Amino acid sequence: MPKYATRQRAALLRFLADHADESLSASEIAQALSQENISRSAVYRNLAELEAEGKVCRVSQGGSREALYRFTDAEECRECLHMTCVRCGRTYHMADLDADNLVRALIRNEGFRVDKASTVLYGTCSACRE
Amino acid sequence: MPKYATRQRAALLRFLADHADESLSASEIAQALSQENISRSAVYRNLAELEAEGKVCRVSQGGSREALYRFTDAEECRECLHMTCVRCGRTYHMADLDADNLVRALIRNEGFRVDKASTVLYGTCSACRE
DNA sequence: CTAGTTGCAAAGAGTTTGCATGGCG
DNA sequence: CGCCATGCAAACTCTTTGCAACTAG
Repeated sequence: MPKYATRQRAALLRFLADHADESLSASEIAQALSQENISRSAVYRNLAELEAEGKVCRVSQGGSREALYRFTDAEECRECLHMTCVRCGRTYHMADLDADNLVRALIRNEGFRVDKASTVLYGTCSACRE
Repeated sequence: MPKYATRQRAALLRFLADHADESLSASEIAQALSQENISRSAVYRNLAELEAEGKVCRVSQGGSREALYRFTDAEECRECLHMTCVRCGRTYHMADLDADNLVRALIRNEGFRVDKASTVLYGTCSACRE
């Protein structure tokens, strides 16, 4: 969708890729990129485009009113379910087997077809429970 | 937590109970209750209190920047997982068996402990798929 | 009476947008 | 060069808050 490759867009993509398993707020991203003289509006506009392209997914954590953005490798993430640790904020990919079992059980027992792309499970990861 | 039983709070609770399986925005609620001469701030303040009491849960649907509120019967909902249909907006309770299977599979295979209270699965319900 | 609640309007946070300038191709 | 993208600041939306008036107990 973007017609020009700009410095701002490249920096944003690099930054997101460097934090691939984290969910970041627009302010966090904007602040980090402001050191490279990138404006808040460029951040918002590029995030919106990346979201439309499916390269970034926007989630809204529980109580906060600001959106969080997470880099999603389009191919890898398209068909898997995500789990986010509420303590460390990291997002993990559910193993295909577990995801398939879940989806199948729900469609069979509850008649509910889970949409993997828009679902995120919250809880605590093993690293944070020791 | 509330010390006084006010007309505003009663009307809000009644309205929420009448729409128990729907997720409503503060504006929708405020607009409905404005016919009974209830102010926006009373709506917000009472919603916040109900949320703290666990009688209402606040979710933030994907793209929108406004919070949605859903009535949750504290006892019934405390220990079950929810599924929300992205077409009709209704929220369903997952059968305990399915929920337990899911939680057990994830803790065993992924080392991830799902928090039922903060997780909502998105997808389409059987009624909306015909 | 006394303190919790309300209503209003103003303040805040987060996000979007109009418009002139700058940079990619 | 032409057009897209940027930067700035102002506009917008949603939510919170200060304060005086009101009302439940």
